[in-house]
Amino acid sequence: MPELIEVERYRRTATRTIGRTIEAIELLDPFGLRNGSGRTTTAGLQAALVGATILAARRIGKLLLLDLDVSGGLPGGPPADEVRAGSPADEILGLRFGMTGRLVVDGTAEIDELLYTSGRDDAVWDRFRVRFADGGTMAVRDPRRLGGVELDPDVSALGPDATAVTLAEVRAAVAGPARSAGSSGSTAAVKARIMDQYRIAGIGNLLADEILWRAGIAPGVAASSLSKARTVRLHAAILATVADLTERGGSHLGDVMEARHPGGFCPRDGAAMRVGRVGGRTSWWCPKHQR
DNA sequence: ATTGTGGCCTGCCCGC
DNA sequence: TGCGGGCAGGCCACAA
Repeated sequence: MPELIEVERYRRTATRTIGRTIEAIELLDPFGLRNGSGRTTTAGLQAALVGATILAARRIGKLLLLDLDVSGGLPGGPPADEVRAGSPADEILGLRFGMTGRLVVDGTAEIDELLYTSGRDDAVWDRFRVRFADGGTMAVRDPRRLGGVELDPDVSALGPDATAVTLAEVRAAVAGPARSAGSSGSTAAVKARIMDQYRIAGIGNLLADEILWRAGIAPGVAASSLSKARTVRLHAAILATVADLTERGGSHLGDVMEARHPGGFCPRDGAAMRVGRVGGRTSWWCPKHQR
């Protein structure tokens, strides 16, 4: 399913839309209209997007952000820093992909093999589509309709992206309530903490299991109880896992994936894998080397 | 306030 | 063979 690795691939796909002007939009399904900004309605999307030109494709965690220029100044328009002081974009379109969403540009989907969704690739699952003036299209194709679209999504609370998270940030994410330095720390499971998008952005269930498996940390361990040394290992595992699985091409290509089923054995030491719900998600871990 | 839980959504797989 | 229950998890609303 789309975790940050997949969404990063979508972002690269989305760069093919840079410089192109939106001629029309189709909301084929009243799905996932998030309305934090109060403007994400069918009419609001029409007003904001039609006539706009895509300036850039960014990503924070699992959220894809398209910066839009509504002045019609591209290409050859004013430099980005002149468009508006402090913000390069007049408008920002946020796209979320839930579990089963893909981005389709000019009819070509990322050929990612997404887990937990259909192997078919059918345009009937296009929930939101943009038609460009040059005749091309961009669509969010999402069988399960767990994704969504939002104008100007609030990204202020999102944590640092997992691709470049620092040790200090990981320590802060696991060390307890963010605001009270002197607090005794929380009882939350370490897995819940690293999957909390407001603490670290981009890690989903499969990445989390792989990261903890590599770090030798059981998912249910209280985050605040992690020693400094184990936190260092966790941080290293986050960076290494994200980089490694990005190279392999998907969140589902981790080493522990093969053992993530009933009767599975740890690929590292052969122990019978354990399964349980941690952080509200099905979790698999090795009882022998994950403590 | 922080943490946990349930539900949404739908394709697919398994067992009867 | 067909059918239905359970499952998958990102995200959010809600409860405690």
